[in-house]
Amino acid sequence: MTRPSPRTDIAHEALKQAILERALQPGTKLPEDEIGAHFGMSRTLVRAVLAKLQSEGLVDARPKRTAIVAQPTLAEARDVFEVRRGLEAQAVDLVIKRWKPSFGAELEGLVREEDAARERHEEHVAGRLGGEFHIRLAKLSGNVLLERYMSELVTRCSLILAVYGSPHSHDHSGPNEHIEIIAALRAGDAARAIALMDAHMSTVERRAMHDTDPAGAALGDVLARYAVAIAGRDSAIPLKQKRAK
Amino acid sequence: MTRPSPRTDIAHEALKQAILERALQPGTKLPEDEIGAHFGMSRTLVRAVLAKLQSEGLVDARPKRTAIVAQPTLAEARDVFEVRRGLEAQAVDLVIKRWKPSFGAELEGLVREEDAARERHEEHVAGRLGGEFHIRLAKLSGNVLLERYMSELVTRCSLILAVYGSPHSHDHSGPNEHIEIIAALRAGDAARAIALMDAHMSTVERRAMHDTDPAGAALGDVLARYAVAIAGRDSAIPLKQKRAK
DNA sequence: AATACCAAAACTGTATACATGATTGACGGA
DNA sequence: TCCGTCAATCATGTATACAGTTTTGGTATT
Repeated sequence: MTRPSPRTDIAHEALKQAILERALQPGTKLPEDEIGAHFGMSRTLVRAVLAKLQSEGLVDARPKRTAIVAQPTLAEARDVFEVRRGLEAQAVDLVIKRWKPSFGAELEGLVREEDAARERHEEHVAGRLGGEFHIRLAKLSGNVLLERYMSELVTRCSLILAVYGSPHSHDHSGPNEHIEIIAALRAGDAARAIALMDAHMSTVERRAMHDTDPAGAALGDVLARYAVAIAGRDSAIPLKQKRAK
Repeated sequence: MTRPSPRTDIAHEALKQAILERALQPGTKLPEDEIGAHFGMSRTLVRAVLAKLQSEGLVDARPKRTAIVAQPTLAEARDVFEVRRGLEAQAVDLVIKRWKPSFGAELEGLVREEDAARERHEEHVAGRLGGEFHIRLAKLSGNVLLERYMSELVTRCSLILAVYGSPHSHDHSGPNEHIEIIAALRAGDAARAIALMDAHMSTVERRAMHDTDPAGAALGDVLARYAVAIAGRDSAIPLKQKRAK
């Protein structure tokens, strides 16, 4: 259609990173003009970028309104994690079926990179690599569509974690769990690998929704988003400059 | 972002239908001008429609080339069915967990509609309703994301069926299987429901890829697409008129 | 001090223009 | 007869213009 224009990709990637690293807080306005000016492209292209980000769940764009950084609700968060668990299990299953020795090394490489990044205190990088592990796993399943879906799910989980997670608890303690999963994969123990993966997802999910009362979801939803909105009210307004009074 | 303009939705739906009913054969060119002229809208909007169709896997759009109706490869078909099986199982599981008596009636209503359509020999309608059954099931799971993914998967399966399936074998014999699945859901028998669903998917999948030799996929892929291209070469060129010599 | 109203400003929706890259078909050479 | 070359045509990539809607901030009113 249009995608592989380098500028477009750059803008997309930049916005995605900025959102996931919480440099752009949920609710922040994303006016087409301003983004276009910043990346040196016209609104036409910005629109395409925003549309893609919207389809990935990182941006909310209602008609005739300025697009904003997505504010995932708890209900959405629950859905995302639920589907992700299912697809992770399927990925594990397929990877074991199509296992090759090189897979183990590949995954271990990622875990090592993540550890290294964490030691360098590059939390954002480590977080990204933590997600990358799961995307790579899906890729090794040999199913391109599964990889695409997993990629989208991991991204959305990252945003959820950024929004609802406790501030500095970025994914961490993950590495050990990843290592165990690799061991189970290598042993061809599908049941164990899936169980481990499920436990791992629980860890991540619990970290994400640390204060969720499953019963009062409806109200909880509102309050949680409200809290987010307040918190971001007059700190860091990176794109949309507040003009002088 | 842009979507809910009625014209845009109409064009999207029209093209989707036309593709799924094979009125637009795989490989048919879809020039922005012509589509725009037909629906009375500018290329700008057509572009958005084509981008969406591309993301749904119904259209192939490589840069600087005229978009064409997608020609799914056997590899893609395999991926789609594989993921779909996984998500169908998850949907069944969740629906049983959240079962309400009204669900049964709702699903049975769809099956009846499908039967009725088939008796009226409205095969396309019946086929659509057959797919609708699965989308509705996903919706009943209460997971919006799962519903979205299922919807996309059902659509893509329809195209695959249209491309690789034997001409007049539209989904049919499905109804009985759907009825059995409903019975298992109602009984709360997850294992049986999933087994039935899996068998059902096998039926559909077998009907779709009736002549697939799993070993020679690479070559088979090419030849199958070649056959498709030949078949559609000079019949029905609905959008792109062949100009007089 | 809070509220309702109104005009200016901020943005989006959509069409269109211009530049550039693909495709096609005719023509000429081997 | 078969290729290869080249220009005309077709169609996309991107920017921009203009119209219409939402948002905002100030002022008058209660």
